[in-house]
Amino acid sequence: MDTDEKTIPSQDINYLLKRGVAEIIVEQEMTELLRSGKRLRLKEGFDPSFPDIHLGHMVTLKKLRQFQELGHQVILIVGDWTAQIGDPSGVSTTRPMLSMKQVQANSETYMKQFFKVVDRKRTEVRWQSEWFGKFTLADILQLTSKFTIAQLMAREDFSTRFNAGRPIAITELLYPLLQAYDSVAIQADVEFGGTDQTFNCLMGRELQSMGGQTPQQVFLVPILTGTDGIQKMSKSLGNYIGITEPPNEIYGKVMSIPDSLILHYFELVTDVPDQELVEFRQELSKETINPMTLKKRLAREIVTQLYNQKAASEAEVHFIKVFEKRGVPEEIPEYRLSFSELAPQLTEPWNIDISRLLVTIGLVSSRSEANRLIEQGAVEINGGKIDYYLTPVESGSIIKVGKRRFTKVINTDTLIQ
RNA sequence: GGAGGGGUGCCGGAGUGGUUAAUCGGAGCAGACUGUAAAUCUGCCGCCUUAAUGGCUACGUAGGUUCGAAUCCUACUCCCUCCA
Repeated sequence: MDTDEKTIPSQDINYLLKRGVAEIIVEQEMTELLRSGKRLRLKEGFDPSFPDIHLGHMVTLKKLRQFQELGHQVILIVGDWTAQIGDPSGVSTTRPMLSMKQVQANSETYMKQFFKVVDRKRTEVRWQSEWFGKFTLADILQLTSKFTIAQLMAREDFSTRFNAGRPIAITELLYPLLQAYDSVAIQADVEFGGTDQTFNCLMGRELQSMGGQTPQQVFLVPILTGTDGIQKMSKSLGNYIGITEPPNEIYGKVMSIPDSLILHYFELVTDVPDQELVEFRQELSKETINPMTLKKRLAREIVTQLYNQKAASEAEVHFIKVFEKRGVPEEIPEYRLSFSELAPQLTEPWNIDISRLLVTIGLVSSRSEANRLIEQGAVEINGGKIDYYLTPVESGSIIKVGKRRFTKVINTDTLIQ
């Protein structure tokens, strides 16, 4: 190896290319590219229809960050054109065009989150409209003429749907082509994505080589399983952990994942060394450790990453207090209201209509739901279960619904008196 | 252009004149258990009102038939398949 090249310790490369990585196409070339000392252009795109980032996205973002720390450049592509199509999945078909304003706003939201992990200084933001905005029919014909239906049918999603007689919109077929063209437009060296992006990324390689560019490397990370332990993490499935959620939320949600996911999460979203992960695996299989203990560590690691160590410790204290010991959190949202308005009879002590109270303070969405919860013994006031719909409530009482919803109610009537 | 099939609650999917707010499964919520894990058991799972009761709105949309319709008729609309 030449000495004047920027040398990277081999263990670093190993960590970079192995930890939390599903597949690299072509791995050998990727390794050589890294050793060449070239400043790589790393492509990452996003759909401005869904501006929120969750832990599943973190896997890629962490990788981008690691590459940046070796001096490479991230090119973030705002998918303002592909967003109108929606990545083919059989569920999402063509979506209504977002207004320019909406795209702008969403992109800002996205980037705010994106740069919590990725280094802004080593990132170049590009919009698809820079190149697709001036596309003509001639350009489209030229682009589409380069591919065949057979090539597109190689994508499992397409062939499955085609064979099942389910519809495939023509625009959906275009999606991979547009994404591929992005790689050409920005001259990507490496494209990042989850394994579900394999096909699209490979199309990029095709198109690049047709145009005489060196085909990009494709860096694929595993898809993170959601908190339900079954489906991939996604906002629409509601099984996600958003990276901007408050520390207590994140900590709690991590604690709620199935045990079977512990190592999966450690590997993909933390930097806990591989050696330790091996130990964890052994301890878990030998049952020499309570999985919960490891999960707490996991939750701490994740909160620390997204906030800091202090926030992590506080979240843990909160968790133990509220959930393990079934206590009351330190900070409870307060709601000020007039008790007398919720009391059918205007006599002290106020016999409050509890279901109405719950709706008013926003703990439940309808009175019907409130009544159900009361019947099921899910409502407590100052630690005592409520089983009657009209109950006296004192100002400053803590209302608890279910396991984790708390609100302190303050009577504004007494404040006035 | 022709033929056929279909639009039911968050999702899947029954139901083809009345006891159907609508079988069942999944998701979700709550209770028990517990480690906010899994598994299990139980209950709930449109809205409003009530101590229990009751009322209103709902099965693509709009009308119609009927004592009574998600279920029958008409028009409209959307989706899918096949043939060309």
